[in-house]
Formats: sequence, structure tokens, C-alpha cells
Amino acid sequence: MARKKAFDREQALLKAMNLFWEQGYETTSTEDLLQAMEIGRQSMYDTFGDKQSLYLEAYQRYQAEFGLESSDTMRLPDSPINWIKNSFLAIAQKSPEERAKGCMGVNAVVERIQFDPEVAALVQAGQIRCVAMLTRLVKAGQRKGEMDATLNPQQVGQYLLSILQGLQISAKAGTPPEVLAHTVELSLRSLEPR
Amino acid sequence: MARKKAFDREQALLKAMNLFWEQGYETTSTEDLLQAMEIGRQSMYDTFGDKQSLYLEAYQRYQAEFGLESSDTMRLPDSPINWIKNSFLAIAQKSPEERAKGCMGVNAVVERIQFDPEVAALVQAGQIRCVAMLTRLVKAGQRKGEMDATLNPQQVGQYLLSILQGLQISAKAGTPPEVLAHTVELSLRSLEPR
DNA sequence: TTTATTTTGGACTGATTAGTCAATTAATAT
DNA sequence: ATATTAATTGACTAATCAGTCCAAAATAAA
Repeated sequence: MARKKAFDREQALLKAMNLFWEQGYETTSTEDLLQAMEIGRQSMYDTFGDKQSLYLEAYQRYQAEFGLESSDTMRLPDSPINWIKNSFLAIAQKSPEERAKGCMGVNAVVERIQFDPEVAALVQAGQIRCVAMLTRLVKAGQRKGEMDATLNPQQVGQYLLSILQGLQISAKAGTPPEVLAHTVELSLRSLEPR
Repeated sequence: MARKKAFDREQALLKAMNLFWEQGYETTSTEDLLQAMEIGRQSMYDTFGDKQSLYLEAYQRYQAEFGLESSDTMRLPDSPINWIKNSFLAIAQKSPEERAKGCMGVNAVVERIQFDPEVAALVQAGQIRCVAMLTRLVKAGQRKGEMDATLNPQQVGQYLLSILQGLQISAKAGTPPEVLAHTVELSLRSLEPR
């Protein structure tokens, strides 16, 4: 009946996500987006609504793809403490360019949470999932005797999320990998059995 | 010889600082600034240069007034560990409005560091002073036997800065004070002697 | 091929942006 | 008092912003 889209919606969305992630919301113009997505203006508005909607969708895609919460239903690792440690170290060891992008969630907290209630809701939901995931790991770690079993797993989950966010800011601010590695080390000392 | 300024430069700068702190750089228009500062457009440009210069000066004022590094030469507290703990808890216990503003330094990392080399330099300098200050406290705490003396003070200083940044993000994201208090508690467990 | 329907590209809009200009006002040193 | 110099005011500019309109192009079903 009608013409097919000449572009791949998925691919365009990922391009938009990366641009928002890299540059932030306000500093990314619709023109920038069109260039990165390699589509026309009308196609963008037809397909994604407006700039805000596109950002929301991009951020949701980020959560699903890059958020720690994505591994929600994953099978528990053999050593939860090492899994956490390696996940945290992975942030420290990213390329300088990747580290400069930071975490899109943290970026959203700083630049969008107060201006967009929908972003605020997505952030909160993401953090809840993230804490749940970490809490699950902590419980497992405690069962295995890797972590202090007297600690409240939920509180530790929250703590680990905070650590993660601090790491993301430090990484974005340019703190070198070795320094961040020591920070990770110290962060996890709190969990050790004694 | 000539007319005097009809406004107080210092007061105007503080107003600008608060607006940038609250709203961020991009989302604060020069018009917004003029209204908050209660001065005319030309007065603003004559006195502060342009928007970017005004922001830089506002951020420096923030560092001097609110940054942890401001207490650079302060006398060491009787109990360094408690001093740190209370400083961290103070963030958790701020009013919701204050918590929503976050830390202007963290905000600057997310929204300005990649676009303004001068901001980047100020951020780095501030972090170095902040870590130095924390390191000093850690050394003192170790001397007093409050903290594990086998730890590298510099690394702990870096760690504490990261914690601080994570707290600021969590606070801004709306994590309630009691939850943040537990996070502070856990953060400092790493430093305990054993 | 024709018709129906959608995508597409480019011109366009009104609002807002940061920053400038110039005329007016006012205070101080002489 | 007057000349000098700076502060203030409001109108103005050129650029950019997000978003719209519309005609042309393209494709699938008839």
C-alpha cells in the first residue's frame, strides 16, 4: 500500500542515544541529531515525536542495553564479590573517550531530572532495579561466605549503587584508571567478613 | 570622577552562582540571570564579561564557599573520622530543595567539563585540594588509631572524594536521608582498624 | 498502469538565544 | 557649577532553536 521507511528505526535510535549520551540533552540540537541519525527532519518528527520523546526513548534503550539492571534475571555468578569487583573495575578500565561519556543515567540525574518528570520516573525505576540486582548479589555473596553476613543486603545494595555513581563521576572527571582501581578496592573492603 | 555602581557586585555574583547551581549552565538564560541578579543587561556584561566568564567566577565562588577544600588550612578536628562522618551525613540531612541542587562541582563535571577547558581546570584543581584535605584527615585519623594505619592515606582520600560524589548524585536523585545515612555508615567501615 | 498512502526533503515559522549599541543619567573631581 | 567619566536603560541584531507545512517522490495493492 505505501512506501517503506528508507532508514532503520533501531539504528537511528542508537545513533541518537549515543549523541545524547555524549553531549547531553540541551547541548544536542535537533540538527545535530538529524546529522547523526542520517535521516530527514520530518522523518525524525514522524517516527519519534519530538526531541523530548526521542530522548526518553534513547534513555530507555540505554537502560536496557547498558544499565546494570539489565542483567536482572541473570544467573547468579559463582563469585558474586568478584563479579561486582570486575563490573566496577570495568568502568575504570574503559577507554578515555568512553570514560568521558560517563553514565547516561548519572548524566540524566544532573541535567534532566528536575526538568522532566518522565526522566525522573525512569531514573527512579532504573535505580530500584539496579539496587534489587545488587541486593540479590549481596545475599548470594553472604551465603557463600564472601561477604559479611551481618550486613543488611538492601543497605549494601544501595551503598554499591552510590559507589557506582561516584565512580562514574570520577571517571568522567578524568581520574586515572589505577586510582579508580584503588577506590574500587577500598569500596569493597566494607563488605569483607570479619 | 564618575558614577558608582548602583548594585553590589558580590551580591549579584552570589545570585548568579545560586541560579547556575540550581538550574545548570545551558538552561539558565542571560535573561534569567539579569532577573535574579536584579541588574541591567549592560551592567552584567560590563561587570562580568560574558555568560561563560560569569559562570566561571560563580563556580570559583562556589568552590571557595561550599567546597570541602575551603577548609584547607583548618585546624585538625579532635576526631577526624567523626568529622568526616558528620560532613557526609550533613549532605544526607539537607532539605529536599538543597539536596535537589546537588553539588555544583559534580554538576559542572557532567554538564560543562567537556565543553569548557577552563571549567575542567577548575574542577581538577578543586578535586586535588579536596583529596589533599581528606588525605590530611586520614593521616590524622590513623595517628589517633581511629583508622586502619595500613591503608595508603592518599588512596583513602581519593576514595572518600568518590564516595562524596556518589552521595551527591544519590541525594540529587531523591534517595531519602535515612538510606543515605546507611550508605555513609558502610562507606566508612572500610577505614576501620582491624 | 493506476490509485492510495506514506516517506521524504527543503523551505519556512515564530520564539529565544547571547551579545551589542547608543542615548541618557548620574556622580565626582576640579 | 561644570566638565569628565562611568553606569544604566532599552532597543536592537544576527544566529540558532524546536517544530511545522507542503509538495514531490516512492512504493505497494488494485
